[in-house]
Amino acid sequence: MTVDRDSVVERPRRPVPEATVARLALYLRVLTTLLADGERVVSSDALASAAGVNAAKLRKDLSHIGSSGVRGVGYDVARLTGQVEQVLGLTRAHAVAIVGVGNLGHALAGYGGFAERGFPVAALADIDPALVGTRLGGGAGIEVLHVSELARVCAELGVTIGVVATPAHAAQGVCDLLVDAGVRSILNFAPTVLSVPAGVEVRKVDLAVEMQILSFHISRPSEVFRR
Amino acid sequence: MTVDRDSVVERPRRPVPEATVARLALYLRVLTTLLADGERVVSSDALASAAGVNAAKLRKDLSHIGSSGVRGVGYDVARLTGQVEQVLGLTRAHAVAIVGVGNLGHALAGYGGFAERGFPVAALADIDPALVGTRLGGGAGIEVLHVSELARVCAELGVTIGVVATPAHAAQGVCDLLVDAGVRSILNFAPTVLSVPAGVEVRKVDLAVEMQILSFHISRPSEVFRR
DNA sequence: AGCTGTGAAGTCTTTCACAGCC
DNA sequence: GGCTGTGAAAGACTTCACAGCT
Repeated sequence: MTVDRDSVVERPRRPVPEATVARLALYLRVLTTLLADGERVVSSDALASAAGVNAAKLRKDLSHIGSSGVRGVGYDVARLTGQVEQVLGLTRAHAVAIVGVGNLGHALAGYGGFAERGFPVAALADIDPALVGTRLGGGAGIEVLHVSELARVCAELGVTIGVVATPAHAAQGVCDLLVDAGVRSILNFAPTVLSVPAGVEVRKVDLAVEMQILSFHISRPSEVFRR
Repeated sequence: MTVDRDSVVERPRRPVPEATVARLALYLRVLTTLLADGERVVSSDALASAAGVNAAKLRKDLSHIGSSGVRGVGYDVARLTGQVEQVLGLTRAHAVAIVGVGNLGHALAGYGGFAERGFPVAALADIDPALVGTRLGGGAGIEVLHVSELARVCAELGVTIGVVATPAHAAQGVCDLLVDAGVRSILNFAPTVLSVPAGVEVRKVDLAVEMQILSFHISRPSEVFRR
């Protein structure tokens, strides 16, 4: 978690476009690798191609966060990393609660990638009595709580992100619990639309939808000739 | 898998916009529920709000696939379902191969939602000798093959969609294998950019990226007042 | 010479608003 | 009266192309 110590706190004057935010996360991934490899500067061209986007777009994206590359040289990797982290709000950790410890929830709990990137899994919950009380997750192992304890636990542990990994029919109920518990960001894996009050952000990941989009492209033979 | 038998084969004259395709999958989910509930017609308003989008957008989307609702009434649920399935290429099943049977791959293999929606998991593969030969997946159980068998198996079983659920460092190699095996659609869960030849479609699901986007919104207090 | 930052142009997407049909 | 289908307007995003700094 690199923080640029002497940056003049860059609060984004103009709002950062949604599409840009999504790509910043991508750039960050590449930047982290570069940093680990000891690279000190990187050009928009190099960074863009590593992230799989076009260079003009990358520069425009960075301009939205008040970037400061050096003409004729490129971007300071460490500095840019810090800036992106700053904008994405990654200078602090965000405790995560995963609700639904079935197939998917189980896998997510065991996925090291979260903690590693600043999203420690602080709580697990399910409604199945057979699961409540068991311990999951590599290493320490976190106890699975009953969903009725969500409100208390989220407050206690300062959970800011809730992950809904329940079957569709249970998702809205769980979502409501999380919202009541003060969680204002939700990642939804259940194949259903969640309704939430204003001010709560929901992102969804629907595997079947992704598959169907792929399916569409399979049945478009002309695809090869477009783009 | 409902197919509208007497539809005048609706090949999309004008190309269907990418953004529309993604939402069609969403509408389909709702339509399936409506159908199961025995609803016969649905208005754009009702369908749109169930899918969490605005009604004008829904109508525009449907217009791209040559929709045919009835003014003053709405859409015939069965007919529309058939049309959407047709456009998404869901009138046939798409065999899926999952490569990487770690945490996530394991969960995906066990996730019933795929087969249920026309994407039977036909093959599982991994490079770890400890996993190769084991059987996974509810019911029948599919044997985990060694990745070296991918090409043969994909051809034999007619796999059209490959799922990459390996660690980042192995992803490109696996992707290349899949492409060589003739797979032209790939769903990538590894946090890395895959490069593929033209004509191959890649969709990515990056959980850390989703989290970071949520993180961004958490640190935007003004968020409540926008939109 | 090399590479960034950015107006301006172009493209894609959403939203509006209403004519047209039931 | 109710609801679809769609031009036209507005908005968001991408790409171009080049001035300007090092």
